Amino acid sequence: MEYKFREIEKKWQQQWINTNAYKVSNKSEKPKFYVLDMFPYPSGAGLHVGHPLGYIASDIYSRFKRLKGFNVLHPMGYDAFGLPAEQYAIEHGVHPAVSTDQNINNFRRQLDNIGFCYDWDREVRTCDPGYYKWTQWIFLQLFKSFYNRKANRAEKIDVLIASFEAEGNASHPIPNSQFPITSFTAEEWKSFAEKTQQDILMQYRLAYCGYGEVNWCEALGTVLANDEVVNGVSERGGHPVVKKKLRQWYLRITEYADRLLEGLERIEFSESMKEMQTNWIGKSSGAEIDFAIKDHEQQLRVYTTRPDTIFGVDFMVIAPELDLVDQIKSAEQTAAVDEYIAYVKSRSERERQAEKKISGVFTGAYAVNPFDGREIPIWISEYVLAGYGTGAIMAVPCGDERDFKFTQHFNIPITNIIGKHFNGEDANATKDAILENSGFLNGTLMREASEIVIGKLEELGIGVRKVNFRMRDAAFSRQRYWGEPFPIQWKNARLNDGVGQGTAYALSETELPLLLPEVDSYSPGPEGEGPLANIPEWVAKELETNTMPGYAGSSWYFLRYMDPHNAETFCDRKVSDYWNQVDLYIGGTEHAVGHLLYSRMWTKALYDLGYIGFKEPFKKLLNQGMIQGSSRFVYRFTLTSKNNPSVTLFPFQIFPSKNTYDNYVGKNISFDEAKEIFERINTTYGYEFDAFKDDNSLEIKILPIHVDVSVVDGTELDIDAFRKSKPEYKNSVFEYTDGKYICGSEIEKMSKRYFNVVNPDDLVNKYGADTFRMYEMFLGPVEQSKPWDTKGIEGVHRFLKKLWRLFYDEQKGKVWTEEQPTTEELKTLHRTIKKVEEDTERFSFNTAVSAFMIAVNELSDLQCHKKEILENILVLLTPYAPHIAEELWQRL
RNA sequence: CCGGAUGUGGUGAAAUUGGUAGACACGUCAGACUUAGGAUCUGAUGCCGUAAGGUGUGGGGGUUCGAGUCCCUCCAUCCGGACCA
Repeated sequence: MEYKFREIEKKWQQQWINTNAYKVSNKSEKPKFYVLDMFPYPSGAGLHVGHPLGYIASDIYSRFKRLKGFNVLHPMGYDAFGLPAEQYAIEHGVHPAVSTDQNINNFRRQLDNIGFCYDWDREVRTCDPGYYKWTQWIFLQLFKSFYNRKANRAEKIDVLIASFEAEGNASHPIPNSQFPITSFTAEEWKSFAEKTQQDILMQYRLAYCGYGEVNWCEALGTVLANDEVVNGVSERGGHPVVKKKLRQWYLRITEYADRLLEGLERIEFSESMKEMQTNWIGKSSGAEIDFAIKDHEQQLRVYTTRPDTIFGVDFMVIAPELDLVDQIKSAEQTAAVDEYIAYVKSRSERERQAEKKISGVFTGAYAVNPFDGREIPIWISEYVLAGYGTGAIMAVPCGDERDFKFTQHFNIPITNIIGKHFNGEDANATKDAILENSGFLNGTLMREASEIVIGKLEELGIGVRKVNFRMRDAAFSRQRYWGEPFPIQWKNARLNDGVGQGTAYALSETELPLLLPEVDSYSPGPEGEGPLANIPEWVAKELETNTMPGYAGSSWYFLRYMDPHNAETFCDRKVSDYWNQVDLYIGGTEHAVGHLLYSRMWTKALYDLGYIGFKEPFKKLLNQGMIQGSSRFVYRFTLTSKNNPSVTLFPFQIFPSKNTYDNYVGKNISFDEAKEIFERINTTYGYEFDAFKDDNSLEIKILPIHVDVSVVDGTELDIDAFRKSKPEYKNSVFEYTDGKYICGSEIEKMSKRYFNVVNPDDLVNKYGADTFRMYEMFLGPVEQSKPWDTKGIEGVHRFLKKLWRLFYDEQKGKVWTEEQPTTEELKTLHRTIKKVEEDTERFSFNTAVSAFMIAVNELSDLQCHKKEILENILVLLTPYAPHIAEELWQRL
C-alpha cells in the first residue's frame, strides 16, 4: 500500500470544510492566541513559491498552539483596493471589482491547495462595502478628533470646541505656524464666522485637509506618500515623481512621533525593523535660534542640533524656496539670486538627489551673531531643504562636512573653534573638543556647551530648545477611483478650490457606507482630481472626489477579523478586549515604514478615543525572508545593422556557449571572429553568413536572454522543450559543452518578466502539499532571504514516503503493531518531542523538520512499527504535514 | 557616507548556555536488488595526504584549560536610510 498523497490531501481538505474544522469562537475557556499573516494584495500574477513561506510558518505555529490548548485566531483576507487593479481597468476596460474578484478566487484556490487552517468565515476584503463602511467610520473619528498635547493623547474635537468657548485657544495653540490666525480669546472664537471656526478646527484635526507640496506622479495621475517614493520615482512602476501643490488630506501622524518611538521599546520587532522606523521618524533635538539681520526688520530663524558651535558660524544658508529670500536680497545680488532660484525650480527632485553639485548664491544680506556681533553672510543653496526645521541653517564649516565643502567651493574663510581636532582638510563633527575662539565658551567641553548656550538663548529670548522630526504628516488622499470614498461633503465652494474656500463636513455616520459609484472611465478628472470628479451626481452632491490610499484599509484589518460580521460597530469592545493584540504577526520587511507605522498610529488613536484597550497592534513581528528567483540565461548571437538596429538580419537562432559569451562580453565581435565561432558551432550556416562579409554597418554581439526556468534542469537546457517554448526558437542551434548546453544563472527577484517564477501549484501537484509545506520550512530559517531551488524537495518527499512505510509496506500492507516499545525507541520518541516542540516555539522550523527526519531514520533502522511510538510522532507532525498525519492517525 | 544584518563543505544548512564543528538534506562516488530505474536500500563523502598524520568556521590579533560562539581590527556580501543641519 503506497503513499497516495493526492487522494489523501483532497480527502482531508474536503473533510475540514465539511466539518468546519477551523472555525474559531470568540468565547472560550482556553487562553487566546492570535496569529496573523500580512494579508496579500490579490495581484493578477497569482502566488509564487515565495508568498506561502510566511503563511506556512504561521499555519504551523497556529496548529501547534491549538494542539497546546490555545484558542487560536488565524484569519486571512485580501488587501483589495489599490493601483494595479485600476491600471488594469484603464488598459483593459475591466471593472476593478471584477478583476479583483477573479484574482481573489485564484488566490483562494492556490491557498487551499496548501492546506491552511484559516477560519474563512472571518475573511475580510478591504473593497467590500461592509468592510470599508468601517474604514470610513474610523476616518470620521480621526476627522472628529484632535491631538491634545497637554494630555498627550487624541481627544474628541468637541472637547477642543468647549475649551475654545471657555478660554480661547490659550491652552491649545494652533499646531500650524503658517496659519494666519495664531491666537484668539473665547469672545473672538464666538464671534468668528462658521467658516472661520471650521478652518481653525481643520488645523487641529487628526485627519485634516491641507494645501501643500505633495509627491505628484503624473504617470499614475495621483499623489504618493513619502514611503511610496523611492529615489525620486514611484515605488510601483518606477515613474517620475515631482513636487506639486495640491489640496490633500493628511493624517497628523507627527503628533504620535514620540509615542511611536517609545512604543518600539515594548514590542518584539527585529533590531533592523526598529532601526528603520526610528530612522523614518528621525527625531533630533537641538535649538531654534533667531538671528538679527543687518538693516532689516526680519529675523533669521535657524534650526541646529549643535548650539555649542555658535561661535564657529561662518555663513548662513536658507532654502531658496523661502519667502524671506525676496525680502532680504540686496540690490546688487537680486539678479544672481533670481537666476539661482529659477535654476533650482528647473531641477527635479531626482536630479537633485542624483548629482549633488555644490551650488549657491550670496543674498547680499548679513545676519548678526548675538554673542559676538560678528556679521555673517547669508547664502541660499539647494542643499538646505525648505521642509525641514526652519528651512535655514547656521553653517559651521569646521564641524560639518557639507558646510566645509561649501566654503572650499566658494572660498569662505573658516573659523576654527575646535583647535587641533580640525586639520584644515576635513570637517570634524566631534563633540569631545574643548572650545576655542568661542567667547564665553572658551575652555568648555563641546558636549557640555550646548546646554549652556540654550540656557543663554532662552534667557535672552532669542532661542528655544526644539525637537524636530524628519517624519511628515502622512498624505492620505489619492486622485484615483479604486479606493474608499471619503465620507466628506464640501460646502459653499467648488470642490477643487483650495482650503480657505470651502468647508469640509463629515457625513452623518448613518449615511455610511458611502458607496463607491460606478464610473464610465477610470481616467483622471479635471485639474488633478480623481475619476470621481467626472461623475455629475457626485459633484452635485459636493462630495469629496479623492479616495483613500491603499494603507487605509490595511491600517485596522487585524481588528475586523475579531468581529467580522458586526453591523453595529467596527469591532465590539468586549471582543477586542478578549483577542487583544496580535501575538504573532508574520510578513515581509517591505512594510517597515508604511503599513506597520500607520497601523501602529491608528491603534494608538483608537486607544486614545477609547474604542480599543491596547496601544500597540502587534506584540511580536516575525519577518519572513524573501524568496528570490534563480534566473537562467541562454546566449544568443545577434546580428544587427547599424542603419536599422531593430531588424535582426539572421534568419535563425544561434546560441554560443556561456564560455564563448564570457570571452566577448560587452564587445563588438569582428566578422572573422564571428565566422570562427559560427563554424565551430555549425559549419552549414557559414556560407549564408558570408553574405554579410562586406556589410560595414554590421553589429555582431552575443547577448544573454532570460529563458524560462521550466525548460532548464539545474543549469542544463532541455533543448527539445526550449525549441518548443517559442516559435522563434524552433530551429535553434547550440554550441555544446560535453554534449550539453549549460545556461548562465543569476539571482533576481522572482518575477514574470525574468521567467524565473516557480508556481506552488506545480509542486503541490507533483509532490503533495505536505511535502511542499515541509520543504519550504526545510530551506532554512524563515527570516532569511534565499534563492529558490527545487532540487532538494525530493529529500523531503522521500522522508514522507519513509514515514508511510513505518505504517504500511507495499507488499505486506499494514505493518504497525501494538507491541510495547523498547527503551531505545522511547528515547528516540522523547528526544524528538522535546526538539520539535522547542524548535517550533522558537520559530526554528527548519531544524524541527530535520528532527522529524532523524526520528524516522532511527525508527526505520530499529524496524520500529509500534503504535504507541508512531501515534505520538503523528501528533507532533500534524502542524507540519496535517494531511498525512490526520490520515495515518485515522487508520491507527 | 551613515545605520542594521550576515560570513561555516561542491550546495541549502546545523551546532539553543564558550565544551566532539559540519547534524539533517541536496549533489557526487561506490555497491545491492532489478529486464529496466528518474523506485528502493547499503556504504563513503570538509580539505591536503596512499597512509600515519596534518589542517579547517572571511583575514589578522586577543581573552580562555577550551572560541564558529566573547573582545579588538580589517575585508566581503546583503538590506535599509541618505543633502534632515
